[in-house]
Amino acid sequence: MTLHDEGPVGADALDRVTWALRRAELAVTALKEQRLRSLGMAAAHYSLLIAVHVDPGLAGAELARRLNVTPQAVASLVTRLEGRGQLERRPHPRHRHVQELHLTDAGRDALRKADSVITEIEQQITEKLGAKDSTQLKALLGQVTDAIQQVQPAGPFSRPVTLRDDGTPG
Amino acid sequence: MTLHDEGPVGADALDRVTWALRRAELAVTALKEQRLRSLGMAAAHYSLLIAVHVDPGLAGAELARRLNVTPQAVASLVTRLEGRGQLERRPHPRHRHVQELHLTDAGRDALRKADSVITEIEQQITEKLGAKDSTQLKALLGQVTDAIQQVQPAGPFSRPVTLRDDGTPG
DNA sequence: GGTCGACTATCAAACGTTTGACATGGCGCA
DNA sequence: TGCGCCATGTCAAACGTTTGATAGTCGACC
Repeated sequence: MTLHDEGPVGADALDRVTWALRRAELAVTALKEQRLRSLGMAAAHYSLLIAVHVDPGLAGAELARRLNVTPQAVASLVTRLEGRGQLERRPHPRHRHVQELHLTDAGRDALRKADSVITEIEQQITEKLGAKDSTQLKALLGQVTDAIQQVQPAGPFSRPVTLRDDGTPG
Repeated sequence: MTLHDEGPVGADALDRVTWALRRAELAVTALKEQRLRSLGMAAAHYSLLIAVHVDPGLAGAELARRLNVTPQAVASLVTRLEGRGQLERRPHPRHRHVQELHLTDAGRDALRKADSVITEIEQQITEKLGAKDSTQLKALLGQVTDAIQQVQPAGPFSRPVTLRDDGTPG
């Protein structure tokens, strides 16, 4: 936009906020996945369980929007977790075609164990940063999210996108 | 670890650093994908191209490590980008079985356009935060990454993990 | 100089996800 | 009351990725 085109492309690429953001998120996700693995749970399962825990009776489509995945992916996960006896599908009282999602006791138990693992990671980070910096980091990250969603009204683009070989949208 | 087990699980889940981190990264990635889409390029392609641009002659396996994906995924992307004439495979001077990756002129051109889009997003963020906070955000994110890698020596777990239905590692 | 070890690249198969399309059911409006 | 509209959920297919296994090649050590 200004005069950054002068230098070689990507000269400052390694020193960008979005890169630091990506690397941090990648590292955290990888560690979560590793720790959760010993409990026989994937990060996606944890995300789904805790979302249902926070808002019991959630519908699959709504859940998909919150997790930024397609309803199909949610259905897949739900079927799996239901098979494990951790999640339960109940008919919606008003909308017959909709089904509510609820945690079973086994699901709550699994979530409790998984959450302690996640909490432990969270604590390792906050201890390293200190209370003050942790709070500010959260605030700054919130500003980033706001700045993005200000430009992009959280519409149909919040979900992943793929491209065909020729570049046309899939 | 201390006494957080008292309250209901996940009561503070929405106020965690790692959640703020994830949401911010998700938003940024989605926006990048959206903007890059109009150029017929996916974020993964951009990441690969810029990595090759920064370190020309990179081998596929090394590239895979840097991008935190498997060599297979890199090979898939490389084949595609090579088909578009943006990337080039050259024989390695010493190691016959290894192939160097280089950008073509078309690749450099595509990268330049893509990078301007990414830079624009970066600027929108830094403008919103201000120079000072942007710098600190980068520093804090760096601390998070360090804190994680301090526990997890960047070994074979830096790559994504999947789980089978029964919970055993795939 | 020959052999062991490590690394690179590639093939085949399984998995999970997105995409596209369709049937079902509730709700607003004329 | 009847009709169109929107949302939810599910099915079939395509895509991209990881996993597992194999062959080829260089460098080091004996």
